[in-house]
Amino acid sequence: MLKITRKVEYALIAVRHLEETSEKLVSVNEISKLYGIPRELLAKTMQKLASANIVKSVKGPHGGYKTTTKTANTTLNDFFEILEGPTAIMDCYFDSGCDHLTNCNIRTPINKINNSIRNLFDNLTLSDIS
Amino acid sequence: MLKITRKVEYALIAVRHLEETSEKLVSVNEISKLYGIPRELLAKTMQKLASANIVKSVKGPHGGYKTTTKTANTTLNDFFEILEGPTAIMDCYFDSGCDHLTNCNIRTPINKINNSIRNLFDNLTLSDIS
DNA sequence: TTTATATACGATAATTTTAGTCGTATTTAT
DNA sequence: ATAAATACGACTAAAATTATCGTATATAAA
Repeated sequence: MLKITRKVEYALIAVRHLEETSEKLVSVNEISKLYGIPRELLAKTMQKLASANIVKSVKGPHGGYKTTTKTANTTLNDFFEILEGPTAIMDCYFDSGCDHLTNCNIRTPINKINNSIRNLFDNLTLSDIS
Repeated sequence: MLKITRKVEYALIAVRHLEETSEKLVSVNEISKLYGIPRELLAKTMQKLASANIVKSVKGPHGGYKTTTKTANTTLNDFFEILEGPTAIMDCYFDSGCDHLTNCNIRTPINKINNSIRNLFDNLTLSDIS
């Protein structure tokens, strides 16, 4: 529990690689071979980061991805939410209502935990954890 | 991602219920009916909490569970770890080694995130989130 | 202007993890 | 004795995650 997904793991690996080779375009193929990551999965992940301007994409031969001015000061919360949706330890507040019979007695605790975690990730940037 | 499991959800519900009916013994049957929780699953969960003295168990007819002096000031980190093992956003530091080809470039970031989360949960008790 | 390389994106299959069930043993109040 | 409750391990079912596949689009270079 409280695990990140492979998508996020792969995204972190890729972004850190791009930061190390700053400016230079690096293709998904290159990164996937270097770290042993499934290419198609990494590709989709990078596409999401690109459409949020966390990285810049360039098509065609010798294309690939590189960092943007936004990359380093992206918060972990934004990074995670771009890839996986809202940061919350339970889905109940985003999907349907509570499915417990009578009233839910953990609304307050769950909300407090969610807020604490969001607050933590809102105040940590990618460069903070490097 | 970053979700808690049902076991933890059910445990939170049960503990909060016990806190509301302090001192009185409440059976798993009662709680499972009240909140629509699978009995056997809740039972196992309570057994773990009991063996860690987060709650007290009493066998036999009219038996059940009740809070202990420890209950309210149990940290979220202890609560989670009793039920689900070490708090970490990836398994790699507890199980086998890194399975990426060359060197893992996210050790530092992952460690920093893990430490931040553990620090957060070490400083929040069950009563803090009530 | 054709070809090769790369991103973009949706659908589907495989795998893994989580959730839930079942059976049996043990304790204990009545 | 019996019935009600916890204790615990093995197994099954369901859900979520992970990975793959197919096709489209853009573009550099021969």
